[in-house]
Amino acid sequence: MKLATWNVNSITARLPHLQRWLAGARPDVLALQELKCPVEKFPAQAIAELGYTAAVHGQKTYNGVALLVRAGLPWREVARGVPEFDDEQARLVVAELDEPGSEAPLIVASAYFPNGQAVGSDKFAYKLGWIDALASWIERERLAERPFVLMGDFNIAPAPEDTHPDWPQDGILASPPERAAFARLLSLGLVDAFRRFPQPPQSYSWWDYRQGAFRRNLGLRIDHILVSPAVLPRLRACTIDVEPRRWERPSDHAPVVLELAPMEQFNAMAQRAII
DNA sequence: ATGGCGGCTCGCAGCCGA
Repeated sequence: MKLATWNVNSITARLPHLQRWLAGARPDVLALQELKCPVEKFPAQAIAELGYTAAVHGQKTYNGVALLVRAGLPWREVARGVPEFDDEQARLVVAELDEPGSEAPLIVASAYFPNGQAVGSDKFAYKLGWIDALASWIERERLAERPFVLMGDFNIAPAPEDTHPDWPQDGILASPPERAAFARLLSLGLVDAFRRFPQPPQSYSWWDYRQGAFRRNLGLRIDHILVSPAVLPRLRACTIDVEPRRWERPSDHAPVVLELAPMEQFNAMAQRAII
């Protein structure tokens, strides 16, 4: 079982990259952010031809999220937008997957956290309010006590090692209130899958288009996959695939990929552990 | 300090992203 998240910065502009990357990586689930596309213009046909079905929460120009699910894997959409949070902006879509051999469904979410623009701005307040509503929903639904994977563009670099050395640690994407909001998600029991494995130093998932930031590796790690404890024993690897960032006319984000042991193998292991 | 790049739009300039 392979899951991934990718902020594509316009699904229309990035469709060739999406096709190329999906054909090579073949994840079972891909969470997309920044579609910048209303649902009616979502390229469902091209996605279907690649062997994927999709849950889409879109809007014109800005935001927009989707979950692509490999054809043959049964799923249903369970939320579009943060439940009980009044929001004009399309930033969350949630689905349940029925994995073969699994008793409980795997809940997967594609989230596009607000950017926040500048610390102290109106958009910053909206960002913190949005994350608060997300965390409250996770708490209410007790998602941390169920098999749950929250993936997306969090627009938060959780720790100093998640920013290049010159990035201001009190500025947007790294500020104490944003890191506290991220920490609240962890305090619910969710775990940053990337940090469960040894990683190369200065691993980032986003690089500014300007000033040759990618070439100089002046990036941030702001795209994340958080998993609930129920999923933890299945973790096999979590990596950032920087390859598509090298392609022509790339997204400014790279995909983050999570590999889980297949449920059958996990059941067999659990069986042996009991014996 | 600014803008730099790239995507978007009732588009040729301005907004937004991070």
